[in-house]
Amino acid sequence: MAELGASLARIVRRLMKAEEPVLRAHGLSMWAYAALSSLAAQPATSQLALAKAIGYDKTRLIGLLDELAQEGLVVRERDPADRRSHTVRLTPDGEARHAAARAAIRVVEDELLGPLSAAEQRSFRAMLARVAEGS
Amino acid sequence: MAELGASLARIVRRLMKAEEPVLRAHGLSMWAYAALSSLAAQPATSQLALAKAIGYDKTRLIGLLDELAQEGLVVRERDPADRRSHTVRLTPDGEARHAAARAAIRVVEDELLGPLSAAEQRSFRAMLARVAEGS
DNA sequence: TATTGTTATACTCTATAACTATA
DNA sequence: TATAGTTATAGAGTATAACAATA
Repeated sequence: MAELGASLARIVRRLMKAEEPVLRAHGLSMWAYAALSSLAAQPATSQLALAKAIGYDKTRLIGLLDELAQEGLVVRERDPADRRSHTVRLTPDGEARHAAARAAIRVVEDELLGPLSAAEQRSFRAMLARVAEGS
Repeated sequence: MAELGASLARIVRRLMKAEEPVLRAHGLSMWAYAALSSLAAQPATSQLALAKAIGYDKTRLIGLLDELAQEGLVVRERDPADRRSHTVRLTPDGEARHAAARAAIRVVEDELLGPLSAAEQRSFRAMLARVAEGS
């Protein structure tokens, strides 16, 4: 059987190359999209939690959130319970931007999985999610 | 269904994190292992071909091959038919180093796929290879 | 003392352009 | 003129350490 790592690396490269221009057309970087996606699923209780959720460095997340906040896509608010923490959530504009990008990305994803039948795609996505969760 | 890109990114990060120390124990970087793996499957007719095969930049491949050649793992020879080209192939030492690393990497891969049953693992690996080939 | 957010710094990785030798 | 290999340089991405505010 082929190298797992080599196959994964090739797929990720292809996917990123295909997604990058699509996201750019929506005014988003790859990491910006990752952050919006995570926040769309659930608001972050802290920037640290968000960084961990998307696998990004906490120090680089700051500049990213600065830009997203300036564009009015997210809002940071101090947590009254722990004034060191900032909660982060999407604005309505942020939700709309994410939804539009998500639809476009889904098209790219489906194209990537083109070699698989519809049933295989469902099976593949499910197994991929399980492996990603590690459970 | 979960984000394809997010799942893939998480898996690749986990895999690289787990593989890196294993490869280092065998005296190899990730890219060195990728090069050896490709050469183990088939010698390269040129450095450009090798770079393309593993998705690496041709200008960075040079330094990598310099190191691998100095360690006696690969040999570069001018192609008599086109003296601009260098063929690249593994030495017996290179084959041995790759085989040892491959066995250790396989263990890490199987651990990553632990959430899947044996039958699912075979199915997943097969589908992954098909998607990677894009056919 | 430990943690969140932040800034600054250094380092690695990557992309680009230019050079040589061959074709 | 174009291509394989090479080198050098600039840029982007990343990691590390240190700081202020809060716990």
